[in-house]
Amino acid sequence: MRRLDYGFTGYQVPVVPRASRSSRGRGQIRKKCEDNQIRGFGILSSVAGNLSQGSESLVPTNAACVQDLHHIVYANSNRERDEGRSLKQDSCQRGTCDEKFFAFLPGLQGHHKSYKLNEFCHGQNNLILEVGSASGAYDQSEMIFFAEKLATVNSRNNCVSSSNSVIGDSPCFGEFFEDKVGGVLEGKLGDKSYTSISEKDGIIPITGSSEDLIELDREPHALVGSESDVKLSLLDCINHVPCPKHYDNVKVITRDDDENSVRCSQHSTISKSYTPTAGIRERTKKLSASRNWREAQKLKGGQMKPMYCNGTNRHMDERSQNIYPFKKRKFFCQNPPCTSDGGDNRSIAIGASSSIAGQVPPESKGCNVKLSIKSFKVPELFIEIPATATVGSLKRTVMEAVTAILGDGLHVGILLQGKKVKDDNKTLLQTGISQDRKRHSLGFILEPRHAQITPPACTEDQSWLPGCTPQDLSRHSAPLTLQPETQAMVAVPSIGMEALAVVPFCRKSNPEFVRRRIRRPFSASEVEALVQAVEKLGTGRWRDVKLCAFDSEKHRTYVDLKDKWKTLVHTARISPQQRRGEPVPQELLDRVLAAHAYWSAASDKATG
DNA sequence: CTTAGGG
DNA sequence: CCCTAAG
Repeated sequence: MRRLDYGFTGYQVPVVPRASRSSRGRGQIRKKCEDNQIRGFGILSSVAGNLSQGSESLVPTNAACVQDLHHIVYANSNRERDEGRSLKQDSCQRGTCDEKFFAFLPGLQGHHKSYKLNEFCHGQNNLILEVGSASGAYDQSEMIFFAEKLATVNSRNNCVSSSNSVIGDSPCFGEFFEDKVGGVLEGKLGDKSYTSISEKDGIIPITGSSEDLIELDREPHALVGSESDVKLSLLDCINHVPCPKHYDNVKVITRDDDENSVRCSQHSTISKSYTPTAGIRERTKKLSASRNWREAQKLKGGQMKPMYCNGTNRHMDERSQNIYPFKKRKFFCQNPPCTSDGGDNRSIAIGASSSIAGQVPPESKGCNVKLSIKSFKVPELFIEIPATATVGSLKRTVMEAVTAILGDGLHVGILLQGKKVKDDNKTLLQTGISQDRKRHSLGFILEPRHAQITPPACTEDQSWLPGCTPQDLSRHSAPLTLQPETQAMVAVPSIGMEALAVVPFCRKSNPEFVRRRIRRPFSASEVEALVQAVEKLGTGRWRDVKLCAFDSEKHRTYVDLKDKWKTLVHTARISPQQRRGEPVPQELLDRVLAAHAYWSAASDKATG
């Protein structure tokens, strides 16, 4: 003991006995669901498989079916066609690129094959979705889905996301493209490298990642090389419309709430885990909407239940008070109620729609069903953002909202003339998808996978959209629907759509994501308070420390305090030259060491 | 929920 | 800061 005059009455064995843990009870253990990330794809895979099965009953295809992609694509509505072309050719020049879906569904005759999702990725530029067959016997009927999704992206990141592999997360992925499919690709995209590689190696690596979707402003980096050239080739195929210009319209920059901390970009660090969403946790950026939402939580007081729905726990609630950048969540099946700001923020409701074009060429009667999916429809996308927010922040907010939806938990729904096609076992013929006269009414929709999702709690508080009931909200997306036929999709009632209607990071719609709290360095006064409290209470009563010294600082949890103490001890032990960040007064560090030594000794004495 | 520690 | 096993 170096000294005893620490400015308090001396170290003592804790006076206040702690309640036994058993008396405090235990909550349920959170359960993680590792494979959640791919759940969204599972349905799609099954859909693809069913579509393919359906094709088995179809008449052999006409080779012409696959010859002219451009004949297939955009052959639906005028609006879609024109827009599609203009997008393909012009969008990059205006600073956007087409985000594309590809789904190849080779159908077979007389061969029962299992189709597996080959790729599903959404990088900043590409949302690629391919379903291939492991079989080399393709007699007939390729079903080609070509979807394009317009997204504003930064072209510099073309292919950069290639290294992030969805396959790596699940054995369910990583199937083979074989010659037939490759031929299809070649025929459409004219990319030799892709074809040859697909034939030779048979494996199409996953490309893209969620994190890249968010962090758009970084330069391409070495990641690209790690997954071989195949991805690049594939991307080259997909992005055969070059985007040569520099786009920064979706640049995402982070600024911490805390005045003490400003982060502008993070170009260097790459998440060690390349699941598509893991990087989000590490590197995605907090947006103003989320901040406002969080603050609204705080301000609402008793009106809203705490995030974790436990009114008895004040400390866990604190965590929810903070602002979270997106991060990967290991699928806690919690559905914290989302809320919206009742304050003076003006809200902007954005109905994000998409349209799907489908066509059955007459010459392929009963054979191939070729669909061009201009874009998946996202049922609802409502953004809440202060009226004072900048356009840039709006873009970022929308981007993040979209990312939140795309990141996980999606399910592809089929809409035929506005009605959901629920029976996955029906063939396309039986369903009517293959019938020419109905081609205009086929739609695909992305929905949350968790159909059991209950309507968001914040539904009760949608005053931020004056005069709008949730039903009204649904209508808002209709005017933005590109194609008249697809408006029917908007009207399709869906619980999932309800859930998506509150994208302001209502994690219901995307339980994969939580937001990492922003970093808030401890101030000197906080350190002082912490040291003082620990001197008094010891190093094993962090809840008491919290109550004693940080009760009013809702963003400091007892875990935070414990962590801070840990770092303080570490800081005190290393040389001043090694210390980083805001320097802590040596006097405090000395007290830290002294208190730490004292309470460690006390602990040892009690234990041994 | 809290603690305690590793990441 | 996050995550989580233990208590």
